[in-house]
Amino acid sequence: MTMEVYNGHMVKGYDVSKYDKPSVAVDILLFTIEDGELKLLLVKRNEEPFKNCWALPGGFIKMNESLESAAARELEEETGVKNIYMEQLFSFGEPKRDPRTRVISITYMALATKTDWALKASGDADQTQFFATSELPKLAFDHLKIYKYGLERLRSKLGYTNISFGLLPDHFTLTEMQNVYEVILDKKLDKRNFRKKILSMNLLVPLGKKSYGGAHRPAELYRFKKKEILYTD
Amino acid sequence: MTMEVYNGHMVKGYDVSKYDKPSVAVDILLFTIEDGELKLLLVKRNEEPFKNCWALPGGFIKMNESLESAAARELEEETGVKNIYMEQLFSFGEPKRDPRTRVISITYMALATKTDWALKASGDADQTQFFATSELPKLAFDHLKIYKYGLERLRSKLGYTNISFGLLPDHFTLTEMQNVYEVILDKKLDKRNFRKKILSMNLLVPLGKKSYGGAHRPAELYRFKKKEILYTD
DNA sequence: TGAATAGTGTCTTTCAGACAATATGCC
DNA sequence: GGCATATTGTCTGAAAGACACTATTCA
Repeated sequence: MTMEVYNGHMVKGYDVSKYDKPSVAVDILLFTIEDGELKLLLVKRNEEPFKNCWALPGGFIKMNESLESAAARELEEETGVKNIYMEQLFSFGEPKRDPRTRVISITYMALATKTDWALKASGDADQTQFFATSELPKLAFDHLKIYKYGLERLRSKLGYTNISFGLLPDHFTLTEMQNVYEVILDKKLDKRNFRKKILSMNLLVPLGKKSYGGAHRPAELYRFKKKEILYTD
Repeated sequence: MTMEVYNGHMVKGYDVSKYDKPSVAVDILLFTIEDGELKLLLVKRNEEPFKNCWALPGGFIKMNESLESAAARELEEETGVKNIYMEQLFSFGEPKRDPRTRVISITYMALATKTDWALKASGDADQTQFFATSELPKLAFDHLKIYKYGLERLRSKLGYTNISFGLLPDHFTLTEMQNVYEVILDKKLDKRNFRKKILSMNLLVPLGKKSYGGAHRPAELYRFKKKEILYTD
């Protein structure tokens, strides 16, 4: 049973405070690339339901923050990572998606590089971990569905935006960039066609510096012109 | 001040019922095509704020319905229209987007044809009306932003999906279909190129019947193979 | 000089876009 | 026959995809 005392507002002729409200959470897909694999950040739940199960980082929205701020705050609280690329994905709201109570989840996708990554002190490594997407554990709630949705979005945006800036360091070689594409798309790309396409998009600036680091020809280094999402059309 | 008595659930170590929750609403962009124009359904508000201002149809989510069901229900309640194509657009949640209280709006885009349209008895024509998108009145809240977002989505999906099935009758001519594209994209298309492209997408079935109706050559009638969203890729 | 990775060009096919003449039915 | 709309094909340029050899550095 529900009873509330609240300085309600009249909305459409009735006091909204008289009705139950769902809880609203944000959940975040944080992708990164490490060891030549696409990885997803998960946190281990220490409460029921799904106790000891891995889940997406996230939490409840506060009354005075925007959705995007809530996602950024939750991510920072759980990982120490901030100021990274983030975009809203989709809102999931099946009544029974959370067995406890009605929770609507507004999901975000975030992208981080190793240099963004500052979990170090802030997180407990047993509780917060990257998993290769090829070897994800069972996920709590409908988080597997959210992951699949986000992966599709990421794959598709690779094709017509500069979104990979979120996964690459400031300076990188075209081979490194191609590796990012190959890992996300899970297929090999032709080197000549890849370079032709990327360079024709006109998103990169060559630095005129070379990456030395092996018994082989050094590679030209590039950076993104803009580290904000751009669409090619 | 807020006081609540509630059979709260423990979530992440605290009782969510102890915290204020935002209200969650759905708002719907219902597009249709009439008189060669793209039109949007609006309802006139009869309460503050924005009293007498036009707004998107919508309302608060109930505890036991999914987001999609809530959008369908609200739309049917306000217009009598049901069983039409609908997709989730985006969630808007700036803390001050509603001056009364915190309201997060999960928005949907719906498409209707004249035959879907049954406002007749159910609605008050003074209160619920289609407006040509070229002549929209001032909209309440951030509804103009929502409209712009939805229009962009619709325009872009015309290019790589069969989404126009939502705006066309069961049987139609290629010229009628081209008109739908032209109205939404707000530009003229070349008739030969349009037909070449549409037919190559392989989404239509010719009916072998002709549309007679004027002092001129009759046109072949087509129907969509599937009246569900399909992507070309 | 051998190992390892960087860098580059051509051909073919496909798709988008510009463009105009013939076909059919009704009056 | 005249009017109104339906239907159809070619050319061109751009982009995608297949494909293999040369260049540079270091050990």
